[in-house]
Amino acid sequence: MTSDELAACLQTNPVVVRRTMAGLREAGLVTSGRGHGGGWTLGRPLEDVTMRDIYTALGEPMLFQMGNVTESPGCLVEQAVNHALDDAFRDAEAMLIARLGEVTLATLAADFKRRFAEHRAALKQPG
Amino acid sequence: MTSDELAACLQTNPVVVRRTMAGLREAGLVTSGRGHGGGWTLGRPLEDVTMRDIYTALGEPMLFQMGNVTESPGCLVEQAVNHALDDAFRDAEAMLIARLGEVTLATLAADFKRRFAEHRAALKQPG
DNA sequence: TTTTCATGTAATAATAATAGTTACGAATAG
DNA sequence: CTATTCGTAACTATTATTATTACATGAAAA
Repeated sequence: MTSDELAACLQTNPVVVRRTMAGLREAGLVTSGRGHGGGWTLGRPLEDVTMRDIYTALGEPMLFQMGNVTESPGCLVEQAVNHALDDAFRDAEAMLIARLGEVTLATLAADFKRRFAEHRAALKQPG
Repeated sequence: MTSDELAACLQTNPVVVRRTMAGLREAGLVTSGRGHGGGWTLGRPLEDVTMRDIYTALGEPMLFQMGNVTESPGCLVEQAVNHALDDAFRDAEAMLIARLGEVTLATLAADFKRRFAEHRAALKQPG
């Protein structure tokens, strides 16, 4: 698919698509081609790409809203709070990331397929 | 302490302090008084206030950066992704909140006291 | 009772983070 | 050579958060 097509599907801008996909390309999850017949192609089979791969490819963005805002705060209260909560956040993050590793694009594709079939069946119903 | 004093400590604006503290007051974690000698007071002993109490008092703000942006998306792909990750997020959130419940203000106060003593000792060192 | 101090709150402004847009260069197939 | 299509920089727009201003309300002290 081209960036324009993807942008239409995602209801966003082609440049935004390229920016995001760039990360996935660098990680080898997709490939891109220019010119006629160009666009984006999967770089690996669906079974071999997990949500974790994507998370990593996108630069491991913060998962939590409340990261430690200040890395090494001078404020002793802030230090105490950070110290008390650091482990909890680290553990929760590790758990989430592990779960991301269990979901492949194949998982999603299968679920999508099921939903799509349901969707079509519903449209055929009278009414 | 008054909102002005707290704002100075937190390097923010008194009105911002009042806005935030309002939530804590409604939950009974603090009390406020107007006029002469007014300001903010703890509503309970330090041992009886957990980070979870505060989280709740502040309206249980989103802990994750990626909530399900659309509640019931029409997009079937989005539905599949949400379905695959909902449990993971819910579990991680439950775990975090449980941990918040284990940390009391007394915990933080004790740690702060230790850090403060260290801080003062460091200042007394030659150099 | 008047003055002073403090919170309560609405309305507005400023800031920062994110997303979207424009523009143009580079590569590629026909 | 031309029509595409990505790559990317620069800029604009939008949104969410935070900060500020302004003023009303309440309470203690003079």
